[in-house]
Amino acid sequence: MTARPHSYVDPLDAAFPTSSRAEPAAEPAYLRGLNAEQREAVLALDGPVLVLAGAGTGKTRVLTTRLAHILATKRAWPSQILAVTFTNKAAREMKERIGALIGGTVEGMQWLGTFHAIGARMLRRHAELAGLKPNFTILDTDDQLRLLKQILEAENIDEKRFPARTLALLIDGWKNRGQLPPDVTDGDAQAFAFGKGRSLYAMYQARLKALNAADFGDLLLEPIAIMRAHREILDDYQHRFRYMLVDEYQDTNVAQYLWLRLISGANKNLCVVGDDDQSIYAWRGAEVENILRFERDYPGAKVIRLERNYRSTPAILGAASGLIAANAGRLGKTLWTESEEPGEKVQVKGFWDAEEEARNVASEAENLKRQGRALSGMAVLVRASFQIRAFEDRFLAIGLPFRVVGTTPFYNRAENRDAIAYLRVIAQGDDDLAFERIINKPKRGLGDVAIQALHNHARTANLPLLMAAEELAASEELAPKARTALSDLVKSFARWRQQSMQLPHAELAEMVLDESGYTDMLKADKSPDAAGRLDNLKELVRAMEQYESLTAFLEHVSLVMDLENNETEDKINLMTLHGAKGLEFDIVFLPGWEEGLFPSQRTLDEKGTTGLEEERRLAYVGLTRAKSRVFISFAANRRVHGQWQSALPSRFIGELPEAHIDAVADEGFYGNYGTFRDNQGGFSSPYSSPGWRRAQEARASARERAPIIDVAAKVVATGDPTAAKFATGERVFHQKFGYGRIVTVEGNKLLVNFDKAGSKRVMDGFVEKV
DNA sequence: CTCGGCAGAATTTTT
DNA sequence: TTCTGCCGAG
Repeated sequence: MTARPHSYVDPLDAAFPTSSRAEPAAEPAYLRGLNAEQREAVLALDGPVLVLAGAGTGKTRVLTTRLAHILATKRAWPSQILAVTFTNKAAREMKERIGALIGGTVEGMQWLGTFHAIGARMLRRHAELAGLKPNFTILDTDDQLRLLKQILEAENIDEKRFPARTLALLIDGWKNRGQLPPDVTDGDAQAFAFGKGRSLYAMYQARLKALNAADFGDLLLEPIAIMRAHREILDDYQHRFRYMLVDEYQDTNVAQYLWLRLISGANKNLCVVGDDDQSIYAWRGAEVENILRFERDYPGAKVIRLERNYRSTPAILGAASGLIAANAGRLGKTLWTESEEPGEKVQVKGFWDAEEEARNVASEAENLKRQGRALSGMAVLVRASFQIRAFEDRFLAIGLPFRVVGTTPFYNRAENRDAIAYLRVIAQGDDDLAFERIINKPKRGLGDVAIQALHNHARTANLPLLMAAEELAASEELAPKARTALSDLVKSFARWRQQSMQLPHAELAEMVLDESGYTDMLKADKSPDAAGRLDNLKELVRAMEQYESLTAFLEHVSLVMDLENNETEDKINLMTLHGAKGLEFDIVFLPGWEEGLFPSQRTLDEKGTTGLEEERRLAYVGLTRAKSRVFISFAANRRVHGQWQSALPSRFIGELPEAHIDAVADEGFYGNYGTFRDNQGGFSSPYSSPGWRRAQEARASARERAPIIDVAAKVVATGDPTAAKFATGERVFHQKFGYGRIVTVEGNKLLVNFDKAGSKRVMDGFVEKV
């Protein structure tokens, strides 16, 4: 490597090396410091490339450098590069880092973004071909649900028996698999409301078009359909993109796969990057298969493995590798590090309950902070979001600054969603769902009766609600009070729409909130959180200023669902394991490693071994987030739905290699940790300390006095693969739901149509044959 | 039409 | 335990 002093390197020269430079063979600065594999991954521009990048192996660096290299060597213009990520965070980071590499910001990378953002962009360009207008609304889950409820109601389907939620999940699944209504199999359609699944799906799609709206799935599905139906559009995209790059390839679902296959058809300069060991989204349709079969799909693909880890200590790496080794069917990578120092062992500690666990994490964090570690370099990573609360409470109590990442997204707060609904109606008058949301918010005397009349009129006249409202307000149909209220509202919207042409959108928003009475409503609200809501709205208006137009803002809202808060304050991070993927921290706390919680009982029940392996990968992701220290903990007792439950330490603890962990007994804790380890045939030596033995004895005698539900036994029972005791069509009895007939059997999970209670998902353990 | 009380259900993970 | 949707009274 050239040892050119830093002072010589002008970033621009480095990015665009010129022949006049003294060293013709000199490499651009951005290649420096890359190892051989990383360099290969950056330089292999032609043809398909699969980069298997283990955790902490400098994946992002390789990705960004590769893009910078393409740009710097002028192989393609920014607009000719397709770069897809899964999260907005990743997209943002990529943009920033490319800019940093080649100096200055990169303009014109319009096709760098999430699958959904790019899909939305494509769909807006060809909206008419999908029966939409270019200004279509992107619906979120909430809107989706309300729409489905309306459809179910119109179809006279009992929402109690067949919840809209279930249908939403089904439709989501179909969309993830790239299926439009005609593609849905009879079997799948059967799963909802006596085989009406398919036609309900079709109605839903029709309603979306009528509302000029698309849901998340459509952002991919519609472009696929368009490209398939219009050769010239497909050609255009295939030729447009000289280079294609996909991050987190292991997380792609069938629809995304099809989309990519179409676009990459002619030009095979496709580079995908991923790690099968970090595939944690199978539950929402991701197919690890996609990465496993890449070489088959793209013959002659170059496979590059990044295995040298730059992040974690050998101890952490050892623990993580040992754990993930329990998974079968991996592409197989061995992470290694050059670090000489083994680093501190991974600490494993048991507690009496979740509160004690939280207290301990908090005081440990405080200690480390006192030792000079930054709080912002620490993270508490949990399996399920409900676990976060205990930590929040504790951190608040002792005044430890923290930040909750990823939960209750800013735009999801009711007041913000209301404000956005007003803006949506202004931007897109056909947006009935938004209009309905705020028609009587604040209260303006438009109740069920008025809304029903409005719906009727809209249906018979075949008009969007807002236009129907205008007509209805002009007629004699409504009671005078409601009539004036409706007429006022319609006039307000007309006025606001006028204003939206001239006024900056942030000002418009302020005006709308004031004139609609929304702010007054909150001001009059005496509940303690009303003030906070007003603050949120202020924040919202402030956030809007960053966007060019109202439309740009709304697009951002629907795709991102959160504010970009580049907070720099020193706070400990609190988030789910899923949310932590792709991040790194100095110190990581992994609480709640208990059977039933992690691995999650539900995943185990639904997906069996496959699910267990995904949970294990999640644990692997958690461990590999840490640079220097990991603290794993479990609680013997935890309150779930207000009910106390006891649990055993997670089997994952037993799978951690002994050499890399340090098990700490805690006074007063009497879990049967050691017993569990012995059952697994694991070691027990670290637990033969007097503390542990005492703990176990206490546990044993406690059990004699008052037997505690043995979770391990339950796990064994439900984990039995031969447990397919039920068949479709059989009559069963359930303690709570009564008699019913089995609709589908998935592992030990049954979908049963109960005579009285309707269709429910139940575990086979809770029903008996009649 | 609105508000209050009550019963019943709910809990992974997210673009 | 907490939230949601439904029902009846004012």
